[in-house]
Amino acid sequence: MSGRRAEPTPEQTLLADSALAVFRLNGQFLALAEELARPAGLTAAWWQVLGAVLPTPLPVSGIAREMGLTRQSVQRIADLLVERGFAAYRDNPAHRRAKLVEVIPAGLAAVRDIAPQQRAAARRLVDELGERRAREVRDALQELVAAMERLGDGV
Amino acid sequence: MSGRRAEPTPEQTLLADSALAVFRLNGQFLALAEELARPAGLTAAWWQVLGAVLPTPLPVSGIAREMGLTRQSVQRIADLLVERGFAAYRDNPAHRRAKLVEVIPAGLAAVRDIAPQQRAAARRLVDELGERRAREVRDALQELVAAMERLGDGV
DNA sequence: GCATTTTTGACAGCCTGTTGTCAATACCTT
DNA sequence: AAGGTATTGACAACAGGCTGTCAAAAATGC
Repeated sequence: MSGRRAEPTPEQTLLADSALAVFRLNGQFLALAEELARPAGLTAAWWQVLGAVLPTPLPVSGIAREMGLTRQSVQRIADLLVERGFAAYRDNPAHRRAKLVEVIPAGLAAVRDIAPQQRAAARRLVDELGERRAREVRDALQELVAAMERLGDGV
Repeated sequence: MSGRRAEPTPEQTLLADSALAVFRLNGQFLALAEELARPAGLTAAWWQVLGAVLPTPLPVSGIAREMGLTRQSVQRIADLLVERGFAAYRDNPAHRRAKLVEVIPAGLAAVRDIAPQQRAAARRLVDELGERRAREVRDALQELVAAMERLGDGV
């Protein structure tokens, strides 16, 4: 044996530090989203699902794929959104079972109510980092998502 | 009114894109951690808590602060770790109620069992991004954590 | 030194994600 | 056209985060 204490490799530390940062960021962004969404009567998850079908109606499984979640979680949120009158199921010409989730006026209004505070928060964050750096950080996040995806494919 | 469609500001889009990337990353890292921890009989959360007290025993509330979680969530995991024989509560000379969570041999062994696979995964991710870029991405994550923290303070 | 405030653990309940299973529907290959 | 495969929704169970509340212990301020 080489010693009592296993020395972590630099890569191992880098992965661990990145993972811890991501878990923290998840908590921070979630808290921010929750805070922004609450006044409009939404939760972060509801807002996110509404946002996904804002441009165009999608079936539950399609939303799940787009957001990288399981269809079951999205299904539960979608049912709630419909129940609370923020969205509606619409018949899907291409699939009898997979109805389309569509934002209806109340849902659109809720999302619009959030916008001003969202803009303000965005402004504050960008100011905190600087315009250029903020874009670089976003690019880094997206690059990491892509890299992790390629890793998963290999498995 | 200026138009039927509210145009999002560039900052707003940047924030939204970053948030979506973070939520995705959270899922990806969580899945990876779960996959690495399972063979050792741990979950991602258990592994994370064990990792926090590996260098030095801490009370539950201290672990929570260090990880940016609530003490209640950590408490539940800590109780499970003790129940399953991975950790133990030790009297805290500085506080009668706040016992210290300490890793015991079985917990140390579990963490050590994970290390080889963790090293391999770290190697693959770093190779995917390149050594230099991987460090830059980690730095960006940590910078964003700090920026979000400053934002929260302002509220 | 004592009263007030803060921290901490314990308990309960909720939200959102996961997996697993089943039947119905769509898709694909032959 | 038919049969096997993949996708989808429904339902159930579970994991891990959150908040809220209470009492005990510690820290603080006068």
